[in-house]
Amino acid sequence: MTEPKPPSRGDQTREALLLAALDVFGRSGFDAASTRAIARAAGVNQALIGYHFGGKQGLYQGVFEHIVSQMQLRMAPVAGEVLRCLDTAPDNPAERRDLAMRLMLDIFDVYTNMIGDPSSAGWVRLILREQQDPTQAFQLLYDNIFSRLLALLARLVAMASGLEQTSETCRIRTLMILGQILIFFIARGTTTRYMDWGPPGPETIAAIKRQFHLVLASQFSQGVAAP
Amino acid sequence: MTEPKPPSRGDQTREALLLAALDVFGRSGFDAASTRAIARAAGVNQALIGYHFGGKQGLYQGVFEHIVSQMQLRMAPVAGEVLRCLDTAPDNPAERRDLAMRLMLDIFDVYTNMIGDPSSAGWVRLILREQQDPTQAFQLLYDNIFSRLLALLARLVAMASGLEQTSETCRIRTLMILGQILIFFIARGTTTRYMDWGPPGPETIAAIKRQFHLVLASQFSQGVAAP
DNA sequence: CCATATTAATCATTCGATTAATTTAGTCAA
DNA sequence: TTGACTAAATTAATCGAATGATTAATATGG
Repeated sequence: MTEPKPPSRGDQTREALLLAALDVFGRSGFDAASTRAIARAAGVNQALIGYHFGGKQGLYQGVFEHIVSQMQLRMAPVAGEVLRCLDTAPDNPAERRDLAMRLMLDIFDVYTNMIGDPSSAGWVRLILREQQDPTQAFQLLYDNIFSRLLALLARLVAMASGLEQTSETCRIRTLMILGQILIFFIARGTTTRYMDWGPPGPETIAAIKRQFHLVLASQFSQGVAAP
Repeated sequence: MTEPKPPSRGDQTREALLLAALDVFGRSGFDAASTRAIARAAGVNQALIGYHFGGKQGLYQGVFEHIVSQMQLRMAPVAGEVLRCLDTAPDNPAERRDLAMRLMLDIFDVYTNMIGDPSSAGWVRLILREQQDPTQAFQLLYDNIFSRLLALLARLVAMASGLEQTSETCRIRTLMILGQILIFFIARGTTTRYMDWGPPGPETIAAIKRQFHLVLASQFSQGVAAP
């Protein structure tokens, strides 16, 4: 068991700072966010950032450790299911394809639920920022989240297509499949204007999922060999 | 004719500032970039930013006007070709599909050449930043670049699939097709690590294009109706 | 009682903007 | 061609505001 200690005074301020920092950093980025604004949002004295995290950079790093652990919690169930299914996969190519597609849609659900949750809006923006200028925090994200997600997806793509999962072709296909979905969240500014959508809600996500399913079906219904 | 005047002293500093700002803003974002660093990179006095552009914000806006005009120059030829082909499109569904795919690949070429050009690395990062926190500059980008590109692509998707080009289905499909490509540039941090690639070069882009072609072929080889 | 935690105040920097003085380049009269 | 006049452009210096970090004093709670 993990210790069910009541959180100490220090733990409370640490958590308050992390949550506030998540929001403020996500809203304005690392440079534009001021430690004073974060402390105010957390209802805490500004000097405590230095005391608990060593400084602005340390707080930023702490935020990503928090994000990573939260995402891992959410990913764990579906990741376990995928691995279990991969072990006991059927032999019939058609069945394998259908199973892989179902699991991809399961992963889709987990991630879109995660991204769509308004309380995690801060996450998304922070992660996207890191994509463009990888700092030290990016390594944490990649090693614990992205690389695992991609490995999982690549195995499913391999299962659905018959490709070798480590081949360049398979990896490119995997990224493309991910890109089809992520663009709706990454290029949110463009997609919301173009689709005339509000912020991503259940009905827009359902519409995306429907098309995603169809695209997967047509993509794997035939081989992936060169013409 | 446009005036072939030799650029005045002011024009030269304006241009030097724009180029330097493109680089510095792209490298560090609006807030982290200092006007002093930009002026130094341009080999120019810092006060001239205020004199020529009214301030940091004005310079930022100026950079995007510069980007938009450059991108429009590059897009013009292929956009013209697409529109011409759309007018004189064949009736045979198979021929229409092949033509649409060829034009999509042409657009792919123009954009990847643009993005891949090292001299335009600044563009890309700036545009991606705007996606996440749309400022006033985003409106300029969307109206002149993105909305036109999407409209063009949507017409091609409609032509290849038989969908109505203004339908939600067609627009989602269009964004998905775009996402398959853009992820390699947007999530560059992740893709380079995952693919074990260096910065996007001709051979990596060729590999992406090959898969893109195959995906398009399998996606449009059959209908897009619900199962 | 004492380690942990918090507070208010202050530090040195850096930022964007502005000012006043100076230089440059183009125009026109002689 | 020359030389004065002027508007445009550039420069160095400085302004006030805001930043992250740090300190010394104080408070809290086991």
